[in-house]
Amino acid sequence: MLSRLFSEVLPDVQRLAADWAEEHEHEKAKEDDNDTSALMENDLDDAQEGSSRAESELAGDDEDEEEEEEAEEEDCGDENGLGGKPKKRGPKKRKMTAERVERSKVRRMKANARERTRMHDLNSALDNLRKVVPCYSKTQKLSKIETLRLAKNYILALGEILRNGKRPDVVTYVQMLCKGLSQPTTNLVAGCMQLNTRNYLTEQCADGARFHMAGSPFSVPYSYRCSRLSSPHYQPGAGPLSLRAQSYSSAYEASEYSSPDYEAAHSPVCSSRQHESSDSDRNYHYSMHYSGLTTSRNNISFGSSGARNSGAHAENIPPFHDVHLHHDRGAQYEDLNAFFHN
DNA sequence: TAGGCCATCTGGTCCT
DNA sequence: AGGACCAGATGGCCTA
Repeated sequence: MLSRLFSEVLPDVQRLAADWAEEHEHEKAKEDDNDTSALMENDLDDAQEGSSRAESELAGDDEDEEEEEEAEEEDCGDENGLGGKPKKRGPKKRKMTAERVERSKVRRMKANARERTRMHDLNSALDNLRKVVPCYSKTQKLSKIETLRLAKNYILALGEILRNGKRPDVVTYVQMLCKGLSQPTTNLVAGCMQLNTRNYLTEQCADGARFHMAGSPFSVPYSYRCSRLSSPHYQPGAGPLSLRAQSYSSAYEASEYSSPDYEAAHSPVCSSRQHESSDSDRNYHYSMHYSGLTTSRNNISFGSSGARNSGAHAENIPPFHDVHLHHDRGAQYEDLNAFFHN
């Protein structure tokens, strides 16, 4: 089981790493071109704008330094330093000549450009991290801090699975993923997981409810449990983890599993500045299509191999620009779902 | 309008 | 001296 998980996931990870390296090189080359020209121009503009201020400050430094040097000389004269300020250590500051001022400005501009590049690299790395944690969306990105938190939880969850050698229940898994996340992100992650597990459960229930947890299908302490499958009194929007369920309607109702007891509703906790809800809507739509194409009554293929082998989904996915990447991502973290189900 | 998030600038520190 | 890294400050944008 574990070896299968590794054999399926590792090629994807390696491919991602290779893609990233290639992309990174490309970005790097581009940035070298752009940053050093456009950004330096930008810096020059800024520098010209702030030059008067800087020069005045530096001029002020000049005077200060002369005073400091005089003071230091006085300190030297007062070796015992009784009552005087402690003598400054380290190299003495040199006077800021016009040439030194100019050099300092150039150095500062170059440092700014480097800092920008560094932050861009950091952001690129964060983008790549977003792609390998659950619930990736190209259009509605997780914030930096949420990405890091989710990545940490994801790693811990995977480690826990590997250590125990057995699948946790879905609720535990979602709880591990969502630990410390903001409410909107929690909803997003829970929503993604719910869909994946929902598909599985739906299949299982259709097959005669082979998979059951105590009570409702999930025994979910939150309200994100599968209402279609369990409670006819489900009220979307109620509870701390209520999901934006509207998205289920169009893509889902067309399916054979649509249920009349489901009323689309917006949960207030799911709306965020990042439009995560609307984005998750897309994810939901997409996930449904994806799952519908890669599952069958008797053969559920959640894993990446299944997705690759299915071959059909690529032509049938909805026209969202971020869908393809989500496909890739879905294939990856659905490997984990495959782990749940094998 | 407040708060969250982000990009950028900047000065300090450490290292080579 | 210069580069990498870091953290604080600042202003812009967006959303509730």
